[in-house]
Amino acid sequence: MGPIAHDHGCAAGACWAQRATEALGAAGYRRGGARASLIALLDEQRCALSAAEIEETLGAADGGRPVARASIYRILEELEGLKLVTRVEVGHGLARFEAHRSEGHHHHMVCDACGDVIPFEDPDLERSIQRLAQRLTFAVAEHDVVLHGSCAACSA
Amino acid sequence: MGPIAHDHGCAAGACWAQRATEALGAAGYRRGGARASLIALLDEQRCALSAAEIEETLGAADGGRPVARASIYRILEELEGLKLVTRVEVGHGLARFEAHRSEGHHHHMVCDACGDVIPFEDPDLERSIQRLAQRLTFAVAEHDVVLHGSCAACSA
DNA sequence: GTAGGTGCAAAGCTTTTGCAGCGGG
DNA sequence: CCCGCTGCAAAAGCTTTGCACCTAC
Repeated sequence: MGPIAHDHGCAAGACWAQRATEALGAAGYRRGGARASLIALLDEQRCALSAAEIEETLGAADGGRPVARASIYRILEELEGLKLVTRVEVGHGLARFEAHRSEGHHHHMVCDACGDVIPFEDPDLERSIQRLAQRLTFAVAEHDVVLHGSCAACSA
Repeated sequence: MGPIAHDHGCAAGACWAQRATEALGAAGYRRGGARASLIALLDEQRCALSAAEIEETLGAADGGRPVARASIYRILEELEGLKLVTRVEVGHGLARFEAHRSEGHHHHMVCDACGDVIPFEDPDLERSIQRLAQRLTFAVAEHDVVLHGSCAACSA
């Protein structure tokens, strides 16, 4: 295990962006430019982005188009409701969002020194959580694991 | 495992409140009424409180005294820095705080329907995280596990 | 043409910061 | 008597909401 090398395995129609677009259509949403840009951006990310980063990146016009902050939050909320996007709370009132792909489920390490967010995956940990969930009377829909500490660079 | 029955095992001087007070003294802090009230309140809780809940409860004068919100946050920040208090991010910009006791380390389930927070502990999960931490180049100082879903009452 | 999507601006929320006064040591 | 702790009030930050306009269908 260790940091993920996701590499965006988007082979012909299997990519998350397409699934997301279809799911939105099925749910009765119309297509809109802002939404399409946001989905395209999320699809090409390897890890979670904050709302501010999304706004910034889309404004920089590298394949996207400027999208208002309000729209970003609204679209993310819709996507989260459809389980197409995962919200990651990284602390101090900051949330990050990322595409929820079927493969490559992972969690995050947050460097409290530089603020960097690093993804990792650990099947052993997932098994522990699943075993746990079965024993609970609580119905677990999502689970979030966040490791806080300092990254290799900041520890040096 | 399952929900914790912590029961506040505060036998003669072994309780968290005393450790906290001593640690503060050793760190060069003076004693203040607000801080003492806050520590006393945290000590008798079974699970994490939000800043608003703390302010409310202390204001209700059941053993405490009114403490300003600013003081609550400042004191919690000090305690967190001394690793006497753990901050739990439960989502949507809300943080909760609880006494960090040596025994009874646990995590939280958050009911997204009613907002209730329920503690649980799972040695198996802890082992997974510890094994994981050893394999990483990232220096893990804290870990947070939050299960989202709906509690028994809300699922019914 | 109509229902929904988007942008702009303003409000809401928790949390943080500044400053003056009280209180512990 | 001094330094730090407290409270009050204002500011900061992220997120949400209201409203008017535009667009997909």
